[in-house]
Amino acid sequence: MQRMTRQRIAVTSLMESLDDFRSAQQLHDALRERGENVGLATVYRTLQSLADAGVVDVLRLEDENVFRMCSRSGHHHHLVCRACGRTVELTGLDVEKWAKQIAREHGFEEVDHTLELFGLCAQCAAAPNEA
Amino acid sequence: MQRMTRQRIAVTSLMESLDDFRSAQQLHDALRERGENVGLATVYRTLQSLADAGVVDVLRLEDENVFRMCSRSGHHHHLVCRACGRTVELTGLDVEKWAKQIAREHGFEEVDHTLELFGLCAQCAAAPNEA
DNA sequence: TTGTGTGCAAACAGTTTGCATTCGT
DNA sequence: ACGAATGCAAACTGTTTGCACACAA
Repeated sequence: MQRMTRQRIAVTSLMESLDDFRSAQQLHDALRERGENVGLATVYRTLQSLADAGVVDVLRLEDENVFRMCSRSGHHHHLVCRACGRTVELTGLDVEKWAKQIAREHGFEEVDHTLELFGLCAQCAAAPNEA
Repeated sequence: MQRMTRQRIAVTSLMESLDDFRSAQQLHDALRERGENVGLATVYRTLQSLADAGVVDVLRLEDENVFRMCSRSGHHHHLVCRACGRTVELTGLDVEKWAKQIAREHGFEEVDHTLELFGLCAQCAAAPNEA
């Protein structure tokens, strides 16, 4: 129940060649440059299904969502460079336990949380105006 | 440079009477019910300026932003009930220090972060289908 | 008076969706 | 052949903005 269409392959393959977060529109443009014509709506639909399947990670930015192939299975967090987008997947953080603890103290259950770190990576901090 | 107009007073006063997060549109409706006619655009503009001033807190939800008067000055986090919106302001979390530490380990600087906890408050967990 | 604040409606951006068509299986 | 996937364009949603007018200072 998941057909391997030209478009789906193109999107997946593109994502695998990238290692930082990109918006649906950026991916759409990148595909066009590669000569692969895929409708924007299809890019959205594909990303959606990949995200649902847990194959890609979604980062909700201020005004748009960005996506990235993720290797880690399960819950994890990110450290993202706000200049170049370089991303580090953080693991082994005991945020879950800690969050559950705090929540319980306030009588809350079924705790969930969002946590993302943003900053300037060494490279961008050193050369503010380069790629 | 910050005029006290009827509208600004209405919005501020309304916010002060509430203790959980509301969207701009909800606030707009509430004002109308109170008989206070304030344009939606004005509500947005007012919330914007209050947020800039650090008087209200903004919580970026999936699809919309919600606002709330905040007493705490400075950076803090929230524990929000996803059923009723009840909110607890968390303080004394050493997230900042911790985040900076993690980031530094990866060569990142000027670290910033987002962290919010969501769950079901005692009341909502007990009575799933009430107010 | 003066220019910030307001209201309205139009503009916007990102995302979603309806529907006829294409194409994997 | 059958129904899921696509493309296009139109619809949607929350939010922003241009502009003429109102009003706090």
